[in-house]
Amino acid sequence: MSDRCVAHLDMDAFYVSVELRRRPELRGRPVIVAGRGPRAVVTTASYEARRFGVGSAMPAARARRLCPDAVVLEPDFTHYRDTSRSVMTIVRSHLETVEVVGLDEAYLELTGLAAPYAAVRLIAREIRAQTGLGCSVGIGPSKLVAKVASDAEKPNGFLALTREQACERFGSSPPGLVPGIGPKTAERLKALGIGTLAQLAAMGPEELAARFGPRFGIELVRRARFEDQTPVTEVRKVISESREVTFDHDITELAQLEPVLERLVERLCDALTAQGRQGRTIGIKVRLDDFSTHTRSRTLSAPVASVDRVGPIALELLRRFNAPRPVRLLGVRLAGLEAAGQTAADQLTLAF
DNA sequence: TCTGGGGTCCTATTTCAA
DNA sequence: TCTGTTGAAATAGGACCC
Repeated sequence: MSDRCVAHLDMDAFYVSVELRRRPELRGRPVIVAGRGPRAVVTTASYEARRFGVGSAMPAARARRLCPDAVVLEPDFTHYRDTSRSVMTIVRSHLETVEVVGLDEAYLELTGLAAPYAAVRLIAREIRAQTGLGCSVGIGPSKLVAKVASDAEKPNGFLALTREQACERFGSSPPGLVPGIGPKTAERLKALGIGTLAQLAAMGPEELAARFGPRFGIELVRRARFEDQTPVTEVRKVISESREVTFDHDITELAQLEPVLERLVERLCDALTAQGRQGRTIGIKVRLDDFSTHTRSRTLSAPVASVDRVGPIALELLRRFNAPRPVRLLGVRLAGLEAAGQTAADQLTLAF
């Protein structure tokens, strides 16, 4: 346990890099992968585009303003998923325990390997040779150190750090550098006069527990000290699935919302049925024009996945919510998922 | 300048039965 | 029988991540 060694492998500008394989003439130019509509956001920007200040999750309209010469490509997630599978297959062919996160990242358990660095270099080389895609690697005694290390020198980075080296190297960085500390938490910390990881690491857990709650307060200080014991876990089982849309223009009429919800229910139920899965909790999500988000849900005694069962309940939840303002996003969700034909009670029974 | 889509986890409050 | 306590589930909201 004391010689834990973990790598974080992070594909460089993944979606853009995948696109450049089939559009090599665009290499060297600023390229942005973003949706089409007026409310689209940037999913990935090439490093050339990032020099103009373009970044992920930025409204596409703003990205175009910052970088008018950028080539904007529509995302092709089916292709990205296929490519991701090829990459992860290569990784898995070398290692026992791989935790895939999203399409472009993975944690690699290296504990016990005789030459862990060489192993990861080999994997990175093989990914490049077989797919033409570059990646960055961070190595450390925990997922946390590995993750921050992989981010530090991309693209094409390779950085191994001990916990102490991570503390030293990132001590003057803002707390938001660490995963789990987002904009809201960073803002609250700043209001307390905490602007660096070193400052946060020096705090007594009790002081922060008073502000952030006992669990999160302690967790914040631990992360700032790069203390992390979470295991690399092979499988993350899916516990919910959803479909949602943001409208190009807000919708005020319930009569216009209902058919959209029916379509979303169809898409969700089709996918779930194809996977042979069902869920007990049906939920809707409504985002209003003031960006407030509201959810309503109902849990049934037995799991369902058919349009006939899910549709009417989703519609009823929507009607009862009775949106008080124009709606910008509508979604439907099924949670408490399990394989069809196997109820929770069955699983319990089978266990004994 | 307004803020996607698909997820996970945490927290507070409500509800209901033992 | 009435009342109070406790705990698990359900519900809603929010932060965060890729």
